[in-house]
Amino acid sequence: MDRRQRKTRAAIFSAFTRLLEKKSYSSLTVQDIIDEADVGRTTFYAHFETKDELLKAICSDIFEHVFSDGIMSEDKHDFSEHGSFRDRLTHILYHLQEKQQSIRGILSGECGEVFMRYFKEYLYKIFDGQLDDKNNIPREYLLNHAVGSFAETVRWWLKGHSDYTPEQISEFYFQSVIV
Amino acid sequence: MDRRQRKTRAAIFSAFTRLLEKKSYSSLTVQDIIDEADVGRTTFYAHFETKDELLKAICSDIFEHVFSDGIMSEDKHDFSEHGSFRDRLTHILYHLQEKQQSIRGILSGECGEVFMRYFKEYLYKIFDGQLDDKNNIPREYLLNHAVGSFAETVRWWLKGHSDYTPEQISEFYFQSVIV
DNA sequence: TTTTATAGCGAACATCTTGTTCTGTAATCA
DNA sequence: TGATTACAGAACAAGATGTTCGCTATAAAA
Repeated sequence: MDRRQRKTRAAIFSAFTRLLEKKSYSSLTVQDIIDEADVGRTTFYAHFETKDELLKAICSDIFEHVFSDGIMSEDKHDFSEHGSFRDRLTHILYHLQEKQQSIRGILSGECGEVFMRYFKEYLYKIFDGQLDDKNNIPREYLLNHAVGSFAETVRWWLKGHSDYTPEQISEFYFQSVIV
Repeated sequence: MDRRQRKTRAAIFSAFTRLLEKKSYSSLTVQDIIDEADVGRTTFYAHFETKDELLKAICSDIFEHVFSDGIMSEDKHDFSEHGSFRDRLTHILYHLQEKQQSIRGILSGECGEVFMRYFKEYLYKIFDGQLDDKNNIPREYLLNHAVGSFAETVRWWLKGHSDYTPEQISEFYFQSVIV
């Protein structure tokens, strides 16, 4: 990738997350973004088809970081790199914490929905092999419940309660839900 | 309220929910809505300032129905009308089921976020008096967890798994979460 | 029923946003 | 150095927004 492209992309990403802390996603125009990023109109559209695509690109960027390493392993008893399932979730929380600056703006507003949907897709893969069968509760329900409440926990944590440590958060989570 | 106003409002509501099953909220224009509802442009803006306000109005409408009666009582041991806490949640699920037609479109898409936020605000009030203190888990966390996972449960139920009965859903819920 | 008030219609409008196209310039990579 | 490609800037049409106007039709009050 050309250095100019990398710079432009970074400038747009940065401008976008900065703007999201001041204005709502829907009221944000492409004009606002290119003004803040100080790039030409043509340049923006050379990189992203629409504002929505830009949002998706940023989310992909974040999750590529958060779910890097061998974190996606589905083996229930794979203690090789990240230890237990709980350790793996804690590890994810650490990665989210690092990206908190970018995430906070995205999370507060309508576009939080997009972020959460992406996030849950990744979580589904991670949780899938981890659930024990419970009598009379459909596996599908359990999976949705575990993923949904973990995602909501993260949202709660990152917007307003980030004084808790990743370890504390996963402690709370595992005490509140039947996994 | 004038009968003409009621009719117009209903026509717009109906058109809006119908359109949301076909197109995404963000790609939906005021023009689309007034075409589908067959009302004049002026009329739309006489009723709603923006598309967002329309969405909020519909949500208010729905929740006014869902949380009607004495359902909002905060008394933990108020068995007067709806029985136990669990019965009260089941009752809410019944009301949601009745409005399912309108809700489904709203829930699938970006505007699901708006619906869920509203929904959770109501749920907070209902759950607030119901939680027992758990050692080492902040009450704030517990509340967010219980509300978040119930809301996610409802979303899961209404879009794609509505073959389960309200009783079954609250059964699943109470078996999965520590309330 | 008649009167009065007001909701709705349709057209026109200025304004803003979008997404595209063009030409010239400057940075990058080989 | 030379070929390539990203970017800037301006201009553009198409479409959406939100408001204004005068006129009609409907509803509520007398």
